Amino acid sequence: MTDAPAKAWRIVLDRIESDLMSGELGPGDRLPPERELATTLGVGRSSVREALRVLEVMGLIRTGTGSGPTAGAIIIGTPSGGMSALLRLQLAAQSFAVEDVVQTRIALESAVVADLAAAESPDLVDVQRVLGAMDDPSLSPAEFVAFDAQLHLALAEAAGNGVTVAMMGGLRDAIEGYVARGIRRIADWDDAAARLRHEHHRIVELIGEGEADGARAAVTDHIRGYYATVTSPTE
Amino acid sequence: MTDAPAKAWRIVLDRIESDLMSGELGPGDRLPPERELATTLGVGRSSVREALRVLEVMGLIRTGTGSGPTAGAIIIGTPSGGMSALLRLQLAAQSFAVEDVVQTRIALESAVVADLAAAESPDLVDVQRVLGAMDDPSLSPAEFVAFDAQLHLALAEAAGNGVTVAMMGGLRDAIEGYVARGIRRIADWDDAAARLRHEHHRIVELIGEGEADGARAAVTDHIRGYYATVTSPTE
DNA sequence: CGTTTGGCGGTGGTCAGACCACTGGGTAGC
DNA sequence: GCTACCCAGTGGTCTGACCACCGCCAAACG
Repeated sequence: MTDAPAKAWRIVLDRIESDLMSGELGPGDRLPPERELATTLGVGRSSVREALRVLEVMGLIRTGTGSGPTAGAIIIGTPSGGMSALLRLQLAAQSFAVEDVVQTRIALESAVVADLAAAESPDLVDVQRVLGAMDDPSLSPAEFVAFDAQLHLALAEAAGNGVTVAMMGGLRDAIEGYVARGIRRIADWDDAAARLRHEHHRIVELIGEGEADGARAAVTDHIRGYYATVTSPTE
Repeated sequence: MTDAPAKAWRIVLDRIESDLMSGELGPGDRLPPERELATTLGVGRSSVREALRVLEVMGLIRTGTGSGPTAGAIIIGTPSGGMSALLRLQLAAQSFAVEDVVQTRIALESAVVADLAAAESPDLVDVQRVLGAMDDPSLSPAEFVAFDAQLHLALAEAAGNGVTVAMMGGLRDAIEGYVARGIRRIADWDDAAARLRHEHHRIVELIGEGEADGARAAVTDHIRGYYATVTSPTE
């Protein structure tokens, strides 16, 4: 009763996880070929593949055909993809509400900017670069939105927290569909873009001044207003 | 170049995701049998299984053998499991640092208690229940830690944000190993437990008083102190 | 007539084998 | 020395088979 028969694919998954934790496997390392893993662990190749598929979707490995250094399953560390897929699917399965996603994004991002404002000398080079690029008035809505995503991600990266970066990226990707749909319904795009630009500059300004609480409030209003704009048909 | 050959398992995954988003599939529904999905989508059964495996690990479906209502692949919504697995694996692959996980937990949880404090009349029944249960001085360290997890999760649930609940649960699960290892090294457990109890009561008290900023600060100190305790050999 | 029991069909779980597509490197030919 | 070709290794996929499990129903039994 207590001892589950241990699904074959879980054996593989557990083995790889423990190898990762013990340091046997690390970033950049190559996993053994599927056929070898199968015989080593005493399972079929299909079971190995099911486990590898999970790792691939979660962003832990990258698989490549052929031979040479780029072939095989290689340990990588791209959590954003997996996080995005997970959140997107759960959103699709109605486990998550869009409102909750937005609210969580606010929680994370307000913490990010508060941390940045409290930091001695945050590295805002990338942030400034994207901020400048967004001032180009000839940007199409789609381009603007893409830069917007870059800007918010750059802020998270400046804070130096990989977990937050992955989560924020995933949250944003998950509701990308909603945003894209809403953008097309905005009557006066130039006006909306101008306001967003102004808010971005203001947030970065507050970070530079060390106004943690002010930056937190500004980001909260910014994100809330952003989604209010793209989800309401009437600008 | 632009048109990837579309891996067979991705066809299945995409199809299920779009069916979820279109409402064709919803929570509680049963997926078609693997063999049927395979013929319908024109792929092999192995490819279908790889896609289903991903969904299962991500907490989207539950598979059962046999016949009847409990058999087959059924859409469920248990994001915690998938979130936990994702974070745990990424942590094992050294994509994430423990410090970042803790910091993100602080960001989310401080937002949770701030929201609760700002709420008109938060439903803290579960929180109070767990809080009371933790006052039992005969609890073993393991039991205490388990209740602690329940308490923090109850706070997140009281805030009513499913995304935050899942993320907090996942973050905590991901570093459960570290905590369990650290607990055993605490010299004066009773003293540490007493302090944690006091901090818990204080946080809930601040929420009741509507002291959002105070609760935020208290939670931050609490979590930071918690991990400082379990990660340092000398109490 | 009620109860028990046995088989049957459908489902996931797993494996073995085969074949294809792709890649890199080595080798034969120029 | 250079080029073109072939080969071995790898993932990607399909097929077919078998097993374990479970609910349902009919046949056998009391």
